[in-house]
Amino acid sequence: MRSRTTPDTPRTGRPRSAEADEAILEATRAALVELGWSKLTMGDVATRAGVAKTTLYRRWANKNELVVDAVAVLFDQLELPDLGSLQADIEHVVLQFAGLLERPETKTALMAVVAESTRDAPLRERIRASIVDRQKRLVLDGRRRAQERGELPSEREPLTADAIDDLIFDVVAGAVVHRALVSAEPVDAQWVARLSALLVGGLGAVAALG
Amino acid sequence: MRSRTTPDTPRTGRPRSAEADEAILEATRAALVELGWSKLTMGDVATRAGVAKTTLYRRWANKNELVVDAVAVLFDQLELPDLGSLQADIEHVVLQFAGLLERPETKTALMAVVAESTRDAPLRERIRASIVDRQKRLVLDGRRRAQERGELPSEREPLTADAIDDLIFDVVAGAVVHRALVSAEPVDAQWVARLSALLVGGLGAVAALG
Amino acid sequence: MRSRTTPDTPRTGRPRSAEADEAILEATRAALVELGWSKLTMGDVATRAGVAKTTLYRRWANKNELVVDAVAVLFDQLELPDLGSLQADIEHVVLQFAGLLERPETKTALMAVVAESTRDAPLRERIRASIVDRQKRLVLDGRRRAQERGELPSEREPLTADAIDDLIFDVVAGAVVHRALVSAEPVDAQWVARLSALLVGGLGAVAALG
Amino acid sequence: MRSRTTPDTPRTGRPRSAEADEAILEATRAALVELGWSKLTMGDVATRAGVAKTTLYRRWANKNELVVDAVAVLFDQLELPDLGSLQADIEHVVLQFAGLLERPETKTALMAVVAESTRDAPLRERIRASIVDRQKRLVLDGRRRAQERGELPSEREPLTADAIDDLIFDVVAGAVVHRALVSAEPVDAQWVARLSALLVGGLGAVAALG
DNA sequence: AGTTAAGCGAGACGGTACGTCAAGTCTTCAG
DNA sequence: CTGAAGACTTGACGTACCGTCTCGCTTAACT
Repeated sequence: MRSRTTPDTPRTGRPRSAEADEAILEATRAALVELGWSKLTMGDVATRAGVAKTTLYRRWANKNELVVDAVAVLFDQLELPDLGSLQADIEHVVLQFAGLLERPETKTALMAVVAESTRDAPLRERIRASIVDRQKRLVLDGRRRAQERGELPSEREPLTADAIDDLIFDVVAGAVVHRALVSAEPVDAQWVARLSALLVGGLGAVAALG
Repeated sequence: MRSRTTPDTPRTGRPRSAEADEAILEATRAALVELGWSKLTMGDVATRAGVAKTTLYRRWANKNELVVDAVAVLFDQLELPDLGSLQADIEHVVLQFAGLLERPETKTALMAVVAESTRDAPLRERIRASIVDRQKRLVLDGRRRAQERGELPSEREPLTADAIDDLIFDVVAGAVVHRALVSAEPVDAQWVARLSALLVGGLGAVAALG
Repeated sequence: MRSRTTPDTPRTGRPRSAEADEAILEATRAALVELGWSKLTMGDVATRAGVAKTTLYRRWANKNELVVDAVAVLFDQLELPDLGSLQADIEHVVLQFAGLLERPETKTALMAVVAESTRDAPLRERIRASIVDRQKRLVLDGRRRAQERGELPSEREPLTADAIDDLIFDVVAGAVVHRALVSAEPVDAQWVARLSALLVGGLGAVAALG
Repeated sequence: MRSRTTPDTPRTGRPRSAEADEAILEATRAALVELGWSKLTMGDVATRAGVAKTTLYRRWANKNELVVDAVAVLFDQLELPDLGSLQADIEHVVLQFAGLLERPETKTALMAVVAESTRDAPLRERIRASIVDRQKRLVLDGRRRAQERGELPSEREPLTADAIDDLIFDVVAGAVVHRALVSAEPVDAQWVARLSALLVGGLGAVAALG
């Protein structure tokens, strides 16, 4: 996750302030909480961070890239402790993810930058690198553990395994986001239990397809 | 789906032009295709529709409400023909939905208005009424047919049935959106087959929870 | 003196506010007094005039054109009452002109726009039309009266007469401006008397050149 | 003409580069020619001179002081060769001065810095010291020679003589500048002949005032 | 048939934010 | 301490849209 343009030869001249970087990202998150994505302005973020607007633009090309970086770090807090069963592991991570999506800074920002990314390839790539791909580890870890426990068969072909991992990732992330943001209904224990049951119950059928 | 502010007393004076309405929505879709949501401007839509800006604002309060109405009608084209099995029905509707999300006007608009709706309750309500709730019919019809065919047990409690319908809706819609817009991977036949297998295979486990 | 772009067909649409025009010019003069030309900003003028910046730019292309219009009207106040002799007439108008140049709004603005006009042909033309050419009337009137009084011979050729009028204009205006702004010395009665004497005394020699 | 801040104790450390000084002034003149005063930037001058911005600011407080120094040296090129008569001497120097004002670097710079000086006393003083007062020598020399030739009486009081010198200076410089920059008409031989005739013819009348 | 109230196109209006640019200062490293 | 490099704060720039308003004109429904 390279958050800014890294100069190739930053030999001479006054170096960029490292404090400014963190102050800006923190100010961005604060502005997202108070104003939401669409009312967040670069000038306001600069003021909050105690920094000039030009300093923002020296580091990030536009609002969306800044917001992605500001929010990305939050997603790295997701963890997958070993709770003893696949179903429990899934429920835990889904609840964690739902908690993250309830935070106003993620709720307002995530969909907005994804929407923008449909027309902005560099942004799409940045989202993928900074957020999406980094969280696939959760699926990989969960599957590996389930195989070690014997809950899932382990002799599958690597290509198929990857495809199923991707499917699970899209289903879990998509379902939670849709529930939370589109349907605007709570992601409570009962809903999580049903989703987990669906996944655990259906995985066998998927694997059987080959 | 009330597409505009309906005046309470439309008694006297010149009536609103019905042609203008459709021209505006069509112009909005065209602008979405060419410019995307974030670069679409009200002035541009008005010009494309051959209409004054005033005329737009007399009918829609702002850009988001207009975009929701312009896009909503596209979602009504989704159908669920009886293909003989639950798995086939699901695969069919998922492919149709994916096709819809690949259209540039929906791709750019859907996530954007949902993002805005996280901070705008009336907009959230309009999205729900114009788009989301209207498509739940697909899940209801599919489930009813599967029960008629005997693929699913029919004696479930109504409340649980509703909850499972909602779950399926969020999983299907969420997964497809996430695959198409976030992961930015193609929703092809193989992926659809795996998703359908997961659902059909998992439904039993979910129903067993009661 | 066309103070703004006059649309050829201002048939439709909301008409421009006439009050805004005068408020802006008045605000410009006030800003010149307080801040001088180089620290005058378009935003500040707009604020003082209680008008949006866009309204300024809709009427004037840039700061210099605005300043020329704001100042031009002041030069129209110069008059040439008949005081009975050429020398007295000259002294009177020179003192009036010096008084005008002592006003802070003219002092700071006149040289600045002339400086800019060396690189901006449209501005040069506007200055000529709005300020310079309009004041040549003073020279014409003064000469005509002197001829009527018999102080100057009247049978000169028109072309030569024009050339001498121009010379007198440049000498009087140039000398006063140079004294006031470059030498920064007072234009007092004694200096004016000497300048007038120089002119009246020298005019015969110039006319003799043919 | 002290062109820069002279450090009182230039004892220790690396000495300032003398070459840099001339490179900067030359770069300033080049920038004036290409861009004019208002578009000349300190950063651009520094780049042209192959020097850091810091180096500029260590020597000149701001853009205007730099420009005055860059241009002042050009005015020192004016000379007053003895051509045998007052009229000829005046015509010669006026043509020289007009030639100087036609150069793009002086044309754009002179009026601009004078305009700025109306609100900036130190700048006014610098202009006076570097440019204005230095050229009064031309008037003094011309007058002295005319007296030696017997074209002008020599027994005048010193104070009156000074005042007349100043008047002539303002009239000549002012008239030429006004003709060249405000009226934007050529300073050709005929115009110069008329101006000279006016002066020579009028001087007697002025001297008669006492 | 005439009145009348709303619709309509046009475009000016007060705002807010944009992204850029230059001024002049500060910080680092190299000599 | 000088000097090059370049990051920094500040503040204005001129533009683009927003959503509102004010015109003069048009149009159908109700007298």
